[in-house]
Amino acid sequence: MSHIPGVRQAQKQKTRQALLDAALELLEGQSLSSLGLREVTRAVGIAPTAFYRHFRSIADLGVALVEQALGSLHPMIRTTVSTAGDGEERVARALELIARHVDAYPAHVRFIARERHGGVRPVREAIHSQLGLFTAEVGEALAGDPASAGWSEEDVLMLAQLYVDLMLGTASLLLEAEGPGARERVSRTAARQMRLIGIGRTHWLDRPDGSP
Amino acid sequence: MSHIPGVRQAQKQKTRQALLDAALELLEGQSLSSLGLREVTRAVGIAPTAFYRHFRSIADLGVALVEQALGSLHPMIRTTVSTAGDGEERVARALELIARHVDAYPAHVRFIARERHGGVRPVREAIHSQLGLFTAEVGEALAGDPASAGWSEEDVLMLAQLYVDLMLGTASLLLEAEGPGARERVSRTAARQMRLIGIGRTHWLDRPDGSP
DNA sequence: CCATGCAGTTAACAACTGTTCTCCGTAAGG
DNA sequence: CCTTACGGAGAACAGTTGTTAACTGCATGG
Repeated sequence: MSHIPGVRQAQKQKTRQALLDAALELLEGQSLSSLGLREVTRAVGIAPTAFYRHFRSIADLGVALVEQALGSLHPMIRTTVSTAGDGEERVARALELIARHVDAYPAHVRFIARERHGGVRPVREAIHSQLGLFTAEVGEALAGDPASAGWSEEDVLMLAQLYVDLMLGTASLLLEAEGPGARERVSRTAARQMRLIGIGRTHWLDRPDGSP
Repeated sequence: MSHIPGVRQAQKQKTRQALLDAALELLEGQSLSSLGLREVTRAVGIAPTAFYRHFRSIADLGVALVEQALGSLHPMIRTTVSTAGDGEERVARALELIARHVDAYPAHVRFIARERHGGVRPVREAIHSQLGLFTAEVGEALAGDPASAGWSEEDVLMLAQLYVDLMLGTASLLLEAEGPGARERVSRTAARQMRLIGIGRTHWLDRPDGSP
């Protein structure tokens, strides 16, 4: 419990981060449930048993990776939605932010998309939980918009979920997009989808009856 | 090449199906990339080497599973969309069909959701390909609707993709929904999301300019 | 300055993996 | 009826895996 980091603790977190980084890289070609403890330590260059000084298991490491990966997604999503209402330019700017994030942290995006429905329960739950927080945050941002006047909280959240899912799906598609024009094609459709949802949003309260 | 099945070929396809079934069951708690060849044969009760009489590798088996799983999803999605336009009842009926499918083939739904972004490339590609066919099919169904008059083919496909993704996401959420009221909550939000998209659809051409 | 704590090592374990080669029984086809 | 083709069994292979235990060196805190 030393307030000043100390050489010791610094080194520990250094190799801990090395383990996380190595795991993330190894996960490009496989799923977490097939990632081996020895595989990771070998990539880092430490003895297999040293792994236990940092994580109890691979699933444990996975949960840590979730926090790290979604920590980087956090500001992105917030910025995206704070600018994304209806206007053309807003949609375009949001999509550019997503693309930029995919370029900056491709492994993070891949990890989240892959393990969101992956085979390791605690990791799945961690992602679901964090994504729920994001949805709530996006919901707050949407609620602040005048276009959300008269909306129930439940409806705001369902809209937020729609946006979050679309953003994640688009990010994943951008990640796998290869070949000339592929990225542009993905962006075009994503832009239209966002626009269509925005249109549905503006007319949500138009219907004869309220919103049952 | 015997026209009549024959006892031999029948038995072969029987164990082949047993392998597929066993794999699907084992995949409830892990991802395909961690599924072992011996694990599957052990579950079926045959020698490990017999596996090669049916599949070249686990990835190969995975591709076969994709066709089987999406073969069962096929009629569901078609029926769903052919009934899902705008009306309240149509949305409700579509959701009921989805829920029914999740109950009937939970392992199939889990497999597709998990391996869609999973760690085995050929399987990912097979799913993406099949899902693309579905999207096209849904697009055709949508194009037949009078509400799609004046829509470009590209826009119809982007709407179809939106619907397909929403259906898959909802199915996955239903699968993991546990506890009283969880399923109902998932269904409620999914219904509203479908409704909102439907609203966006009806007002898609309302905007001042055409659709760039 | 010295004793303690702890990141990391080494060795060893039983169990498991994918794959090859050889063999067996039997349905299929002439 | 007799040969062939083939689904499956068996044994063996070289590697790999997670986890244990006891050990070492060194920064840390008193």
